[in-house]
Amino acid sequence: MSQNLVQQNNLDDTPLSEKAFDDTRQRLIQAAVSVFGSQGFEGASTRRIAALAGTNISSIAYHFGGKENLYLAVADHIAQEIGQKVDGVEALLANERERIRNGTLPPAEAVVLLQRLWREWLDELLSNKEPGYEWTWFVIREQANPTEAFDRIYNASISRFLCILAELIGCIQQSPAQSLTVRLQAVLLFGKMLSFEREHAAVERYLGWKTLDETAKNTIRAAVNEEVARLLVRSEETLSC
Amino acid sequence: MSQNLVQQNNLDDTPLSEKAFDDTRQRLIQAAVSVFGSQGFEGASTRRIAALAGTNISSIAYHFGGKENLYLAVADHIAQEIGQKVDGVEALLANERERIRNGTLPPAEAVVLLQRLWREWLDELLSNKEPGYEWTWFVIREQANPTEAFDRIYNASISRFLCILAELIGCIQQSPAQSLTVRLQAVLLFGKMLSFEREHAAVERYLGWKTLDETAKNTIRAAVNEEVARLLVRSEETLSC
DNA sequence: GTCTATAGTCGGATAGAC
DNA sequence: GTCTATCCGACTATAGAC
Repeated sequence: MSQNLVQQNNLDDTPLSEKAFDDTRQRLIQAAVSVFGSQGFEGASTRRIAALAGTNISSIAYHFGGKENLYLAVADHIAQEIGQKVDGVEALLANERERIRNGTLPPAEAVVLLQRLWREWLDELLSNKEPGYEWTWFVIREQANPTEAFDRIYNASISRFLCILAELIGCIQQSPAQSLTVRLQAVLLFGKMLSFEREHAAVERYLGWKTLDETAKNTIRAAVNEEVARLLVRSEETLSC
Repeated sequence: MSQNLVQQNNLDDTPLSEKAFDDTRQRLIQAAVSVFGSQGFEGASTRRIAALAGTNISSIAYHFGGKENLYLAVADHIAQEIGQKVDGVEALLANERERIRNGTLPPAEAVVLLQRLWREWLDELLSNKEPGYEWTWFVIREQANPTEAFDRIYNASISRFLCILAELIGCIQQSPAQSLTVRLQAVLLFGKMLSFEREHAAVERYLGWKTLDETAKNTIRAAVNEEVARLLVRSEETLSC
């Protein structure tokens, strides 16, 4: 579809305010993340998105050229957002970058790094009262039912993240980061990180948590830490067939 | 909504064939599982469902009273299906029922049971070329965005399953099945079991699997077995803050 | 740039023939 | 019980006023 007027710079903090043209644009994307995330592409209506953004339906056509392109613009926006997250992770790991890549980082240290990494991720998810983290829903939907949007997000950011996870797991398990088992575990780990979002409903019903209070959050944090620590266990074969 | 003509017996193998009246009904439900699962409630159109079922749109109104009630009927159908699965699991565990409930089953044995349980679940998911297991998508969607359908499925079957999982994990970790950590792990474990379905897209892209061949399946099976075996590790605290 | 008005499409429900 | 025909509402997109 006509892609000409879609891609543009949207640095988060535009130092030049008063510029109304991509202010509306930002509000539309913001609203679209939320509505597309909760309703899916078909379920979301441009009317709703425009209303939430406090603007008119036709501005969607003006700024993006239609619902479909708005959807893709949202994907690019999310890709950027995850990309910044991954940048943060890389900064966190900067000191050990070489040893991680070589696989010479001792397992115990790698575990601590991975725990810290996940801990930060988790804390952001757990505090998602306000907008900004509804993108997880969008990603989850795309993961289940991939469209071009998934490819954009995946290629731009998730792939990088998975590489880092694989390298860390490789250090922990003393296996090459390229090995199939390690990479599979990286994908599954990423899936788990997203799952906390998706599984709220089940968790609430089964554990009787209306909302996540501090006790609940600490229980989850502890479970996550254990999960990571367990990666240290590398049983050669665990037969059961 | 008018619920009068919805609930009815639909034992899977109706010994009396030739009865066309709930044959159409079955085909409609079958088709609806597939279309609702892949498209979501809003995305699914009754026209499509009817076409896939090889019948007419208006038969949906006739048999179920509308799209919404068809959706709920699908939920009940899925609840029954999972319920049968759980029956199977309980049969599998029948011999050790008492020891599991008491928590006196030795961890190593509990691990083997849980591995076998998951293995069977997994093999069904991994062989889902044909219809019948598209219900996982339906459940995943409902888990992410719960409606009344989720409550029906949850109350009728998932809750039972989670109890069993919690009891087994309790045995493995020598903790009471009612403890918060154990129950949380049970929920997360169930989430992982469903996730294999959802994460196909990501797995395919990252691991370069177009489709799951035998190598891929064995890698996944091994990863799952390890995952279960790791539950044995019960580190008191794995500090990282 | 943002709005109103409207065209054109599609989906769910229903009436009525058979 | 199943089909055809039709109504009505909701949606996307677009033209044009300002």
